Order: sequence, then structure tokens, then C-alpha cells
Amino acid sequence: MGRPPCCEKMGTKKGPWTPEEDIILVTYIQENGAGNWRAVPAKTGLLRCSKSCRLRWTNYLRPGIKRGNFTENEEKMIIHLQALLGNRWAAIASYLPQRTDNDIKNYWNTHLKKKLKKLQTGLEGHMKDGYSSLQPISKGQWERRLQTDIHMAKQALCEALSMEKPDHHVDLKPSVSSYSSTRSIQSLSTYAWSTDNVSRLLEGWMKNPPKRRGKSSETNIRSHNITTREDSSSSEGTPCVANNTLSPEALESLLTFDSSTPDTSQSVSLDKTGNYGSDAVPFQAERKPKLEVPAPLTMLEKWLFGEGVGQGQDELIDLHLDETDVLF
DNA sequence: AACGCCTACAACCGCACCATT
DNA sequence: GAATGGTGCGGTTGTAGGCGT
Repeated sequence: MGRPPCCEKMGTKKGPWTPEEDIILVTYIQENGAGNWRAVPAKTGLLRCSKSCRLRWTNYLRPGIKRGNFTENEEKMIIHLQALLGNRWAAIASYLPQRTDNDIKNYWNTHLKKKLKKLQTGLEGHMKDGYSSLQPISKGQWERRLQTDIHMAKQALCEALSMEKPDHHVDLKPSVSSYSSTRSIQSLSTYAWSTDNVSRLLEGWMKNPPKRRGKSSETNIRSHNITTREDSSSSEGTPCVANNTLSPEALESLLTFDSSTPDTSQSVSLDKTGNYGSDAVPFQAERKPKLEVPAPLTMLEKWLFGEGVGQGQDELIDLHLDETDVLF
């Protein structure tokens, strides 16, 4: 049941968007609202396919998006969320209001990957003095590492949210802490970009025609649509710990991870596809329904903030934090 | 100044899912 | 239930701009 590519029509323009095209698109959306993208090229006269229009809007033109200049907290969150969720950029983006998945993905690929690789190399070199880094990491070690990373993710999220909350009441609404209870309102508030925003945007263009890499703003629509796919085929798509340092042994360890670990009060299990079990991590059941209320987020929220971390982990956490601090 | 290489990121592509008919 | 349209998502590519020689 294949479907033809949306851009099969001859005459559709590709490549960078011009300011004029942007204005046309924004003006149209201002008048008609976002959605029904197929109608956009026809109604606006843009020589762009519907998909291109949608992407341009969601990744670039939407108001309220922060671009570039990732803060340390954001970096930490991305690193930890990536470790937890894999390359589910949309899911990660949902925890970073104002950031688009594309932005995060790019940042990961261009900055963080390298940074972590460097760190990893550095650590390996360091470890060679003592324990050999080539020595396979035992199952127990990985289990502890996973616990540690989970805790760190919680910490990073707490930090980030507590830092940003006071200043960004509106923008942060999609954040986990307030997500579930007020979702319907949030959904409207984020999607419903205001006339003011668009006017500002247009003003910006008039005064300052954006360069190709110009900064504009948009909000993170996808914060409200957590529809991650667990079938991401890339190797990096599997949840991994400590940034792609997952060895086959470690993977196996994760896959067989259960509550047998004596020092864990909460069981974290992974199914055979590398997904966390439903009792611990929320993204297991997310494939199916594209829920109005993104249960996974709420569950993750609970999980991140609520259920206690096993006792006796503090020393592990400290240990790991030291390790991670090299990064920042 | 000219050239080539590298980096960052906007945009594209293809696939998957969901809703509607 | 099948076909189709619309949209979301992640991976990849193209290219502008920066930098070194």
C-alpha cells in the first residue's frame, strides 16, 4: 500500500527557503492556522510540497523556539535523555521546551557526540593505568551504571526544571512537571501561536532579513505529541547507557535486567526490543496509540520524580558524577 | 586573495503510524 | 478490512560559512 512521495510533482522547489517564502507561509498560517498542509502550496502559491511547508514551520518558523546556545543544563538533559531513550529526538525534545527535535538531533550529532567520544577516549586512556578498559564490563556493573544514569537523569531534569520554571511559565508548560494536569490548555497555548508573535517575526524579517542560518523562534509543538517509535532501526536507537558505550555484553545485561539486583528497590526491565518494562520506564507502551494525553510523559514524570531510587546508590552516583563532570 | 577542508545546521527523504473513507 | 491521505519521526544530505594554509 505504498503512497507516492508528496514531492513527486514537477516544479516543486527544493533547497533553502527565502524570506519571501517564509512570509507567505507565516501569513497563510496566521490566517488559516497550521494543519491541512496539503492545501498550503495550492492556496499560497508556494512552489513547495506540503511536507516542506510543514517542516519549515515546525522546525523553523514557529514562534517561541530557542535556537542555538544550548545551556549546560540542556546539554546534560540531552545526554541523559539520549542515554535513556536512545535517538528518540521527539521524545527528548518534549523535555526541552523551545527546542525542536531537529535542533536537538543536530546538536547531538555535531557537538555532544564528539564531546562524549572525547570523554570516553580520555577515560579509556585513564583507565588503562589501572583497570583495563578492554576488560568486559560485568553484568552487575552495567546494572549499577544503569541505575546511576537513571538517577542522574532525574537530577538533571530536576535541575533544569527548577532553574527554568520561574522564568518560563508559558513556555515550560509542556514540561513534565505540569504536563499531565493541564495538557489541554497547554496544547492550545503552545499550538496557538499568537498574532503578536507572527507580527514580531515578520517585523524581524523586514528589518533583518534572515540569513540562511538566521535565528528565529518557534515553539515546540512536538512537546505535545509524544509519538515515539520503538522500532527505530538504527543501532543508536536502542536505549543505551553512557552514550553508546553499550557493548554487546552490556546490551545483553540490559535486556536481561531485572529486579534481582539486591540494591535496587525498583525493578527496571527491558524487553527483547530493548525497551524498558512497563513497571519502571514509560516508553514501552508508547508505540501504539498516539494518545491525546501522552501517558508516557506522565509516567516518565512519575518515574523520574517519584519512585525512590534504590538505597546505597549514592556512592555510585557520586562516583559517576565525578566521571561525568569531566564533560562540563 | 584564493583555495581547500571542516563544521554546523536547514532541509530532504523514506518509512511508519493514525484517521478517514 | 483495504485504500488513501495526512502527519510524525529519524536518518541523511547539501551547502553556507568559518578557518587554516
